[in-house]
Amino acid sequence: MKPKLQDKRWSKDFEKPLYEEWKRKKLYAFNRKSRKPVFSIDTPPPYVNTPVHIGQATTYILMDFFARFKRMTGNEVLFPLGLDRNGLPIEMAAEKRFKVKLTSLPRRKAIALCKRILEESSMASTETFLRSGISFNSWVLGKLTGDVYYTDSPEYRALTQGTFIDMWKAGLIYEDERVCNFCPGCRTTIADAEVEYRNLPSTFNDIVFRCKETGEKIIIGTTRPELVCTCGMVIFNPNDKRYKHLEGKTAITPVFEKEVPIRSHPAAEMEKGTGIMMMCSFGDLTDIRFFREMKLEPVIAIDKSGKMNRNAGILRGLGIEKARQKMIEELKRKKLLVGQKRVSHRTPVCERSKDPIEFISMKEFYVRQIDQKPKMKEMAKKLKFFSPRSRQILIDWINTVSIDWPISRRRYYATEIPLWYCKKCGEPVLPPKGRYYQPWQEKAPIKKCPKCGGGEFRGEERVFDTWFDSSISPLYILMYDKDDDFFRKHSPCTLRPQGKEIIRTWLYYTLLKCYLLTKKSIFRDVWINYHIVDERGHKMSKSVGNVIDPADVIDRFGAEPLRLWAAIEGNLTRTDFRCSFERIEGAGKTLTKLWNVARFISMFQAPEHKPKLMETDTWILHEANKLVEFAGKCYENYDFHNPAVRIKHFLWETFASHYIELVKSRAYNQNNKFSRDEQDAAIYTLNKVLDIIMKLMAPVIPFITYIIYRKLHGKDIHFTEFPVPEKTKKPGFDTDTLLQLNSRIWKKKRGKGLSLKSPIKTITIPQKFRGIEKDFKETHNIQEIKYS
RNA sequence: GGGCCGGUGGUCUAGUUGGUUAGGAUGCAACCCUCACACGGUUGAGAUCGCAGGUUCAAAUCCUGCCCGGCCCACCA
Repeated sequence: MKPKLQDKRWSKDFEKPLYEEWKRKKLYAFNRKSRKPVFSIDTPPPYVNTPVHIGQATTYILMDFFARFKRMTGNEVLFPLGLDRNGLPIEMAAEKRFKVKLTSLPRRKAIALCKRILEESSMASTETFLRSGISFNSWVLGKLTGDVYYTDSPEYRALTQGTFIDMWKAGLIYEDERVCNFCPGCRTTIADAEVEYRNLPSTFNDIVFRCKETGEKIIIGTTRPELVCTCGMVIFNPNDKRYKHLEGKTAITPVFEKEVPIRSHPAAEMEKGTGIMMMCSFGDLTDIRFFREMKLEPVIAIDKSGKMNRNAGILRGLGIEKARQKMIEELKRKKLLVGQKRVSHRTPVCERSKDPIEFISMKEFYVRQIDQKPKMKEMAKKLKFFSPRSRQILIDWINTVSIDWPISRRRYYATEIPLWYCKKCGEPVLPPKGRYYQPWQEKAPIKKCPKCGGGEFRGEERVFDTWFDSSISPLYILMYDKDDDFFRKHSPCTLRPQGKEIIRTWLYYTLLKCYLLTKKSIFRDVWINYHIVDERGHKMSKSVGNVIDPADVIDRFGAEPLRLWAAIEGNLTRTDFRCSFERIEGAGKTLTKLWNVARFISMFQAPEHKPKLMETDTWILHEANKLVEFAGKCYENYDFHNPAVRIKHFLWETFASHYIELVKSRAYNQNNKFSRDEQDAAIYTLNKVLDIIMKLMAPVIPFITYIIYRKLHGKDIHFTEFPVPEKTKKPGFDTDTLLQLNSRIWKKKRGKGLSLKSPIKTITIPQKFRGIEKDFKETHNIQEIKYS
């Protein structure tokens, strides 16, 4: 008897022809004409120019489980691949690669360099997804539903601009001059969501102020001496007896000799520094609040280029660092610096460039988000979160939102703000929706200003925050503003899968913006993943050098062990998990097991009709059916972990070790001890259970299940129906007792050094096993069975 | 400082509506090439379930405090 599966084991080399075939035949393309319900997945577009990392690959693999499962349960799955090509990361890469500051180049030149970076960025990440067996709708850039899309394509940018135009008209956007987070490195305003904190070394300087009334010295500690020129007040804690007598008096700042009031205020802590502090505009966010609270007039000393301006007197024209040095020298010269101490200072930095941010007053566009906080919270509560506890991260963030969303940026490689201004009266002019505009190099869409009749216009030069682009991904994939019928029918998007670290950005902004535009929640489900960390539990990062490239893992072990590992290792919606090659490799053993079980079964010719089953057969079918029920329920809730663990266990410990052993002789039937029907019943059941296992596992391990199923049935398993629970007869015995009974007999024979085939004269077993007597007798070579 | 999460054999992990000899995987040791599979099988060693209290007939599981790790937020002259 020759098995239909000839190879002795599964090999990772079997994968390549398969994914190439799937890609070539466009098997998973989205069919717009399908009558099936649409299950849409708004996948996170990774940056094209950064290699995929193992955590990212793992999350796409998990999304692929969902997509494949949904396809097998009668859904038309919208699962497009998007690639993010906008914004600072691209510009940073260009600056690094060409060793230039883009801000010092003409705009066209800067954009050209970014384009070159994008051209050079290989399709390495896409290749990794392909090799991982991800069933994206398409692998080619296109305009059809489900095609690969770029966030910098004219279509995508046109939609971004279209949403701006709509929001502008709805009065949701306004321009205002106020203090913003400003990154001197990127030379642009950034949102609170783009700020992160770093511990940076800094120097704490004790400098001398003087009291005008008493002439006494006041020693004040500061890390920002260059801001003395903006000092608006000197404060100490109301309970601080040391300074009580200064209340209401006047301090004279060093070097600048400006008079400022001295007050008590709880913001000053007695234990910190000298207990008395200068309040400047603006060293950090508390300063901003303080100036507002005290109704002080801020002094702006840093300009848009990150340099000190004329308010800084002798420091004028210097960058922050240089200005600080110069100020310290000046203080030293005047003997007004009485102490210095190195400290580590938690500093707000730009999440992209890592430059310390400054607070500078600038005119920017804002999206009204403060008004929406109650609505956002309500939406957050209604969304289905997987796991539910991730909801809190979003709610916490909504609670901390304290200013409107600044959306304009002073950069180049991003979507342009579609506006022109009348040169005569300044009236802003909005173009009609429908195409992509570049106002800085394009003529205004109208000839005459509607307000003053002027004929000359200036194009807006600023661009959008990249989150203003990214926050429309579900609108884009659902053909918003392109095919209203499709959008209406298939919105909300079924699933947003994403990392926990971008809840405050991607998820929040998407919900906000889509709500502002459609007045509805754009998602039904939100699936939040934690992280894959390195073997020691540390976050992977380029600078630490512990990043694992999934391509290497696939080279070594293939995609299937990686995929199975991703399912078995843990529940990524609840906890981080560690990446270990050893364990990924270990997952491969289950593939071998499955392969060999299938290889064994493939030796027999499956019967054409369902034969009458014996009790051993109904028992295993009953067990398999429990698995079907469990898996189906869990998969619906995006839980592949628990079923995968259970299916794997069932495969090894129940099906292979016990059922197969029990019916082996019946399937071979070499001595014709069984009837043809009985033999067929075994073969039928072996095939049936194998099919169930394979279909349950097909979303997880698509390659091996595809090959086996095709060899056995000549069909593509991924286009078969996912098993549904069937009515099965409950066997007269329970599984554990049977397993124990078999094991005890095998153990006893081994203990006596006997072969497992050695005969047993008589044995007494419980009555309930009467139904499987024939198989049981053959398996253990028993001459006589007695029942108790 | 506030919040959230986690701390279970060497390693990773399940179990946390209180009652199991605390399950599995991996690793380790020993034996076995039994005709689907040595990427297999069998057996075995290995856990005071972070620490200290408390509630209870009974605690990995509930309560309190503490320690350690991670993440988020706020703040630091």
